[in-house]
Amino acid sequence: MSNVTSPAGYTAEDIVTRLTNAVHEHRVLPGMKLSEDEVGEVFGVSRTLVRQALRSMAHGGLVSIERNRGAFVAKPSVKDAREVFEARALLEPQTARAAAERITARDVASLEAHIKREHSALDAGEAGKALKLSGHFHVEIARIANQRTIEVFIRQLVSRSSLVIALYWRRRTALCESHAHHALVDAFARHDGRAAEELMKGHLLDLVSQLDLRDVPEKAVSLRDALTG
Amino acid sequence: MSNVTSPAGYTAEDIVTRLTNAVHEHRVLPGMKLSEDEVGEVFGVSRTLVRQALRSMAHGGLVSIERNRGAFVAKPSVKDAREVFEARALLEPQTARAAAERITARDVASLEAHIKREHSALDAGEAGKALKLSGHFHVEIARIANQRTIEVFIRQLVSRSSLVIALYWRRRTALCESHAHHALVDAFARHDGRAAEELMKGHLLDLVSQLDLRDVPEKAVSLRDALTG
DNA sequence: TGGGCAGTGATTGTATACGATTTTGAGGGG
DNA sequence: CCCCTCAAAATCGTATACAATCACTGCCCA
Repeated sequence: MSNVTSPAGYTAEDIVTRLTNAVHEHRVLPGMKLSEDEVGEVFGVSRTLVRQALRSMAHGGLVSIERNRGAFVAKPSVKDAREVFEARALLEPQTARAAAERITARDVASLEAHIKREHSALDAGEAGKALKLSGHFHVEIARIANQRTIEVFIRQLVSRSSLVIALYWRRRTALCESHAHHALVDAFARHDGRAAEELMKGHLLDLVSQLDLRDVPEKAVSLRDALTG
Repeated sequence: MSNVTSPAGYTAEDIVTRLTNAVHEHRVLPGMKLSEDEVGEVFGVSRTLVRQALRSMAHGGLVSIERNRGAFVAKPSVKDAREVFEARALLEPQTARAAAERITARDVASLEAHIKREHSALDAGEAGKALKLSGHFHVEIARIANQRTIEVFIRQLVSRSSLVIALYWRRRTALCESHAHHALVDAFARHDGRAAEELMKGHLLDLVSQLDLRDVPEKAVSLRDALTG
């Protein structure tokens, strides 16, 4: 069962994980082509598994597949970006409240450790990794709320948020959200559901306010995009 | 299955559509095995496309894939069922409100025609088709609200609701929801967002209240399920 | 000189083949 | 009579091969 398979090969899900991490850490950027042959060569597997992985990620909205043209890292439009955060605004505040009511001491410690890792990454200058962890914090809350269905949705939305941030973030400097996350954990520790709900609502509004979602033409990553987009 | 497959062939998405319809209309039931060879033979395509289709449906939660064992129509647990309706309760009321504020006369007419089709199906004794249409009504609202992201989520949730209904519905008699849908359309026509939101909230509670979600052991569709589930 | 057009290379779409895992059923032993 | 073991059959997992489509280059012609 423990598929350590270092020698032999990756499974499709491994590829999804690796690619997803790369996107979350902004090592591969929206619009980038994900050639089946190329990805397959990187991981040492045939195109069969790569195709599975890419289609899987397409369902999560992280890549977009164009028939006979291939897979690309998704490039959410301004409208997509707004929708993502509108959906998060519907799901996450109440989920945070539920989490506050159910959270255990162990979970609180886990979240604190999570924030610590965010800080470490930031201090180490690994902004991408910090961003990834920061997103996963939100997924953890859904897990703690014991809502698997919503957790999957939030995971998707956080994923796409990473793309949105890559495209529309205003400043290149740090995303000093750790303060907001700290405040949330405090509310959780007090089992203060209402506070958690309000904090999450404000946190999401904060995030959106730091985006530049004016209806300007999108940054083209290639000439093709400029002409066909 | 009357599958006189047109000459050329189906695409993977066609297969998804056909299978999904079959599930929504309760012609294939939770737990049923979906053998790759069998499905492929029915549609006249190779296993390649069938696998694509099944994996696609798995992402939507409509089928579950067990490694080396195959694909089965998903069989949501009681907890899954609760989660589905809790997620719907977070998403749909506000979406209904947004729809009420944006809806056009053409959309109103479309929804009314939709309800009419529901009635026709019921009158014709096609309960499955009526159920499918009834679910799609909720998806249409998200479309009218101009929220694609949420629309996809609601589509998934409605899908799974169909499975939940197949497993946990109390009475075998008609799902007389058309009244609730009528009231919603009325609110939409008046652009009364608050009323629409409240009606939707109540409608969802109504639906849940008609389910039997006590923590009884699930009906086993096979011996294996009884022993491994 | 600029645009249309055909040929060529590259990439994806689909089917088939082979290997791995699971399931099933029969036979022998307790 | 039940259970255990083992082999055969069925089913899924992955790789490879071939077909279809697209992108690009170079040529020809207006």
